[in-house]
Order: sequence, then C-alpha cells, then structure tokens
Amino acid sequence: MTLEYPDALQRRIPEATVSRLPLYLRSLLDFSEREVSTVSSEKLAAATGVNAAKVRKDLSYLGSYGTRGVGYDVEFLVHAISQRLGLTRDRKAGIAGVGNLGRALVNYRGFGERGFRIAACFDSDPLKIGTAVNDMTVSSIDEIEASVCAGGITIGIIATPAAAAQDVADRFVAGGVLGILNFAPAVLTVPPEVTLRKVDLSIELQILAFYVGRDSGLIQAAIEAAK
Amino acid sequence: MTLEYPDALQRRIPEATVSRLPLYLRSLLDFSEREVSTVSSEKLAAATGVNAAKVRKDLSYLGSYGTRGVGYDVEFLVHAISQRLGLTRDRKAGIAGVGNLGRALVNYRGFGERGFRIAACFDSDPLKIGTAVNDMTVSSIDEIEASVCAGGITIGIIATPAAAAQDVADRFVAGGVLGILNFAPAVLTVPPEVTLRKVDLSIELQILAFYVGRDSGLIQAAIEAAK
DNA sequence: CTCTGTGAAAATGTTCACAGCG
DNA sequence: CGCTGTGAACATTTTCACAGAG
Repeated sequence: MTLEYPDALQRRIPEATVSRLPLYLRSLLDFSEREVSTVSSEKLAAATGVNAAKVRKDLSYLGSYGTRGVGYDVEFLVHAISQRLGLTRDRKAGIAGVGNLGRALVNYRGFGERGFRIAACFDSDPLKIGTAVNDMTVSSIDEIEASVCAGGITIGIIATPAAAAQDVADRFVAGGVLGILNFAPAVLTVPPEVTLRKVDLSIELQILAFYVGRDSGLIQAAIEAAK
Repeated sequence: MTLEYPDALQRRIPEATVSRLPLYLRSLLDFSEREVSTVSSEKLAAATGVNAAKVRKDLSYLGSYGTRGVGYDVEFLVHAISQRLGLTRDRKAGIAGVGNLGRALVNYRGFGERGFRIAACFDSDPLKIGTAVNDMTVSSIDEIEASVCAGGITIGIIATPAAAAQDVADRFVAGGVLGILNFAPAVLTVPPEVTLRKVDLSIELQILAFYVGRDSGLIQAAIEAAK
C-alpha cells in the first residue's frame, strides 16, 4: 500500500505517534514562552495528558534527543518536531465554504500561527462571492482548480454542506492539492496520492453520548449491585 | 480503571467500534431515506469507507442482528445503534463561547437532528450577552452552574479560547454535566466521573501536513531511485 | 541518583478465511 | 448459494521494567 521509505533517510514514525506530535509541540511552545529550557518526559506527560512512557517512546522515534538524568531541551524538540511534521516550510491552504464553520477556520489562530496560511476561500453562494472574509475576497467554487494551481495551494479544506463536498474535492484534486481536510459529513473519494483526513463534529458528540450514557448506566448498575 | 459491566446486561463494545458506530448510523439513515430496506456488510462498507470484515465484526458486538444470505435490516440496525449510543433519550447540551466556531456548532444540522438539543449558550463578552443566537439568548459565563443544573443539561460543549476553557469546564462540572466536548486547544482536568473528549482543529491540519510532506518526499525518493 | 531509551510483555485492533445459517 | 458471524493469525499500540548514560 505505502511505498517503502529509503531506510537511511529517516525511521518510520507510527501513526499513533504522529497524531500525538502536534500535542507535544503545542505544550513545548507553551514551555518555551514561559522560558522553561528543559522538560522531563514526566512534565511533558502532565502537560499533554499522555503518559510518560508513551512520551518517551514517541520522542525516541525522532531520535535520541534527550539527556539522561536531565530531560529534553525545549527549543531543540520544538525544532525537531516542527521539522518532522513539515511545518518549517510554509504551506498554503484553500478553504471551500465560508459559512460559520468556514469562517471559524479562517480566523482560527492555530492555523495561521503554525506554518499554514489560508491563501484563498471559495463559496457557491452568489451573495458571498466577492465579499471579504478576513481580508480575503471570496471566489466562486468554479475557480478552485485555476486558483489552487496558480496559487501553489497544497492543502484543501472542505467546510461545505455534505452534498457539495465531493464536487469540491474533485476540484481541489484537479487543481493539484496534495492533501484534503474534510469537515463535511460525507465519505469522499480521492486518488491514492492525495492524503485525505476527516473531522466530523457530530460524530464526536455521538461518541461522547455513548460514554456518558454508559457511565450513568454503570453507576445505576453499581448502585443496584451495592444493595 | 473502569468498573466491570454486569455481564448479562450487555457485551462490552471496544472503543474502536464505538467510534465507528456513528458512521454506520449516518449511512444507514441515508439508506433509510432512499427506502433501501436491507444492506449487506459489503454495501455498508462501501458507503462508510470501512472494510466489510470490520463492519461485520463491529455489528456483531451489538448482537447477531443480520440474516445470512441476505444482510441487515436497515430500520432495525438504525434503532439498535441509536439505542446503544444512547441517542434515543433526548439530551440537552449547553455551549460556551459563541464566536464563529460556537455559532457553527449551534447551527450544525447534525447536532439537532440526532437526539441532541442545544438548550443554552454562554459567553463572557458583554456585547454578546443578551443577544440571540439561533433563537436562544446568550447568557453570561457566570450563569453556567445554575443554568446547567436547573435546565437538566447533561453535556457541555466548550468553544471558547484556550485561556477560558478550564474555568468553563469547572463551571459545567459544578452544574452537574456528565460529559464535556472540548474544542479549545487546551488540556483540561475534570473529575473521573465526567467523560471528556476533545477535538482539535489545528492538530488535524498538522497531522495532514505530516502525511502530505512525507508523501511528496516519498515521490522524490521514488524518482531518485528510478534513475 | 535521576531520567532517558528500549527490549519484552500485554492489550487492543484488524484482517483472513471459512463453517454454517437461511 | 450468498452473506453473516467468528475463531485464529497478524499487526499495531500501550505499558512495564530496568539497564545504563550523564
């Protein structure tokens, strides 16, 4: 499925680890701002809500960058993680759909600050096209292909209703994006060379409902059993 | 860590399965709307982007509800999954922070339609307090405890800036919520009886960046190797 | 003596492959 | 026959526990 990486170049980082690196990065940036120069795996664990052994194993995939008896150098780690996540080069993203969610994403501090720049936004609503969002002019959905291609946009963000999502994805792909982040509650099909991730807000709430329901059931059961 | 569930009551459903149930549910609702009465694991797999063996194993945790040679009854499964996710009782949620993201969540079709009702919203900005969002009046953050308690709200959604998130969480907990869904980029502490889930928009983008970066590197390497 | 780095064990999750029901 | 349900094989992830560097 995946091509083999030339082994000398860099060790393969497990998926589970990759998904935690941004978490560590954020905490490390906090430490850095508070002028903390060194952290132990224990401290980083406390700050991120991950356990210490996992932190050490995760960081070990980046290389042996810690000092025994001391911990990790904050600045060094910030750099190493940013590097590995590919946040050092600055990436342009385009966003389709400037409803509430789209606007929330455009204004999201976290995006702009970490090597991402929202360089274009698109909508199908004639009333929105031509208006400004965060000092960007909203373009028509039809212009995605040309705009992505001409503007060197490598990432497409989809924040449209589900019905429009596949069309938008096809346009992003035609324009040549390398990755798509999909917020629409729809299953998309893209060619294998394009990386696709999805975030589904209502699914998260439903998962929460399961655990909430179960736990209150559990408590009921426990009360019952205690009688 | 977790209490043992009385075995007769219901089989324990693995976490990975729970996180896919809402996905199946959505597809099943689509089938239902299109008046499809029966689906095979293969069909459901295609519609959700999960593989068929996984679909069958997941559904088997709910019970043996399929018919061999035929498939699963759509309506029956919809009911069974809704039941297990605890979506049959109607739940009230409160939302703190009515910036762009908060408003996007309030208006999110997916929330209202599946047994959730956003029953209250809160903000700290005096300019927003008293205004209406989706025919709800925005209340002050200070009123969370009382409002949650009096209104029977069981779920708190946090869409505030990171700095306010822990305070809001404490208030939700004091008011008696059973679960919290956190969109703020902050690590929260809540008592163990409160279920906590988080969604971090910028982290998803960073994870995407990793795979995008790696794959374009891969392509480079492949070109190199082919020479 | 502290804290990393890591093998090895345990737990969790995924895929295979096929027996057997309808 | 077609398609579910599920043991058993395989893969990934987490946790443990400790040797050894500083």
